[in-house]
Amino acid sequence: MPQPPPSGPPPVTPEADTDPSAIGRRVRALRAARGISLSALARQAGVGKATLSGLENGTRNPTLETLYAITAHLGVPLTAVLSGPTTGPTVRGAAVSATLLEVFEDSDATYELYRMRVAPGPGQLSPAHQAGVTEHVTVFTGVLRAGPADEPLTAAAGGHLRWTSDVPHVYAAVGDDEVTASLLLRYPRSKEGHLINASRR
Amino acid sequence: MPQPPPSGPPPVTPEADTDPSAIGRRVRALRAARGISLSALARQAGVGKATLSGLENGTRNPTLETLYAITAHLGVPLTAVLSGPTTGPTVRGAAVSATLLEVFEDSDATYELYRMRVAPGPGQLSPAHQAGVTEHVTVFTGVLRAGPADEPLTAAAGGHLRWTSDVPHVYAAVGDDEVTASLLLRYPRSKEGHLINASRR
DNA sequence: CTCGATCGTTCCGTTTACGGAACAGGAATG
DNA sequence: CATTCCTGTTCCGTAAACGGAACGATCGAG
Repeated sequence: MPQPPPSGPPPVTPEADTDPSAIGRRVRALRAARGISLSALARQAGVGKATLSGLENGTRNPTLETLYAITAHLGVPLTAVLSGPTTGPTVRGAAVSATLLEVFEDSDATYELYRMRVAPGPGQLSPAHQAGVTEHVTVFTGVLRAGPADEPLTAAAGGHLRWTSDVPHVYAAVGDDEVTASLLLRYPRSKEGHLINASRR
Repeated sequence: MPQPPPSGPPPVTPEADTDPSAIGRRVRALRAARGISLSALARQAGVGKATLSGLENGTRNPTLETLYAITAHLGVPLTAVLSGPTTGPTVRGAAVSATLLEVFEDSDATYELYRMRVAPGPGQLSPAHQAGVTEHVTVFTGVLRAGPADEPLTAAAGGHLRWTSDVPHVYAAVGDDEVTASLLLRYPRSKEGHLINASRR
């Protein structure tokens, strides 16, 4: 399974460049593609020409606000100038590879939605997560056996599995076909609610 | 400070936020999900505690470098803390908005994975799809009533619904909270072949 | 209770990203 | 030719993001 989150060494996304010069090149390319001058874009986006020039040349480490003002005016999402379009770390294990599609948080929990593939073969064992974490899997293709190591569940295409993953758990493809599925990890909000310190100050 | 986008008024993405407080909340949620303290994350990511504290509280406008150092150590892409990696097409109805995250094809069916939001209120009725289409919903937050119009099902956070949507079906949030969920549509490869039989393949 | 460790916030000096202005080069106009 | 407008870069004072240190609060151990 993905060992993305929990405590880790550098789980690391090798790619994901925030390399300023790469970002600068993309911004410049986008601007050139639209035939807008640096001066014009700076003026319209409400940033200084010096800022935009430095950004495009990679000699600055822009602020989110600045970068957003520019990309918004280019009509592209911020992600368009951050590493490739294929942003999103893919974590791999012996049998499982998972790509983080989206992170979602609300008042009760944080959710991470992955696209998961399980290769046929011996399967993979993942260590326990912290208490209260639950996993939800919807199988698209193939047959998946997954769940607590001592009591795995099985689902075929269209099926759905759910378990509490605070114990070691397994993923394995049943049969010779690769399994594709969506994986939703739910991390309950840390119970120690000293967030209540909302006392104004 | 730059005003976001005077141009292309984004009709959608009501919260195309680089809103610093929203980013701060997401970072804090991700950190909490991993059970790491602010001090520890700051130390590991090589940023000052003051920086991380201010970032999480929305009182700072971080540079890319800072934000990347933090998200990298959380094991998530930068996009995870920005409003959305989801630049995909969004479909809207009276109560439901859904963003297409990914499309999968295999020999038996085509799958479309959506992130769905259902606003509180009267709900929404959708017409029947073609024969054999099934819908799978995993609820993240709120309580959802959905399914065939004459026989809807109900699920709360963490719950899962599945039905065959070749009849008119409904979506409605139960209670006053917006529902967020993932929606998987499965379109079986047309057996009735009113298009397919044109040429075998 | 006292002590020590760690939590998250706030204070503060340093660094740097910011926008405005000044600058050199190029293209179009008279 | 000079003039004018534009381009993109560089200079510079100001605002603010940065990391380190100090702070009060909280928790666990003795």
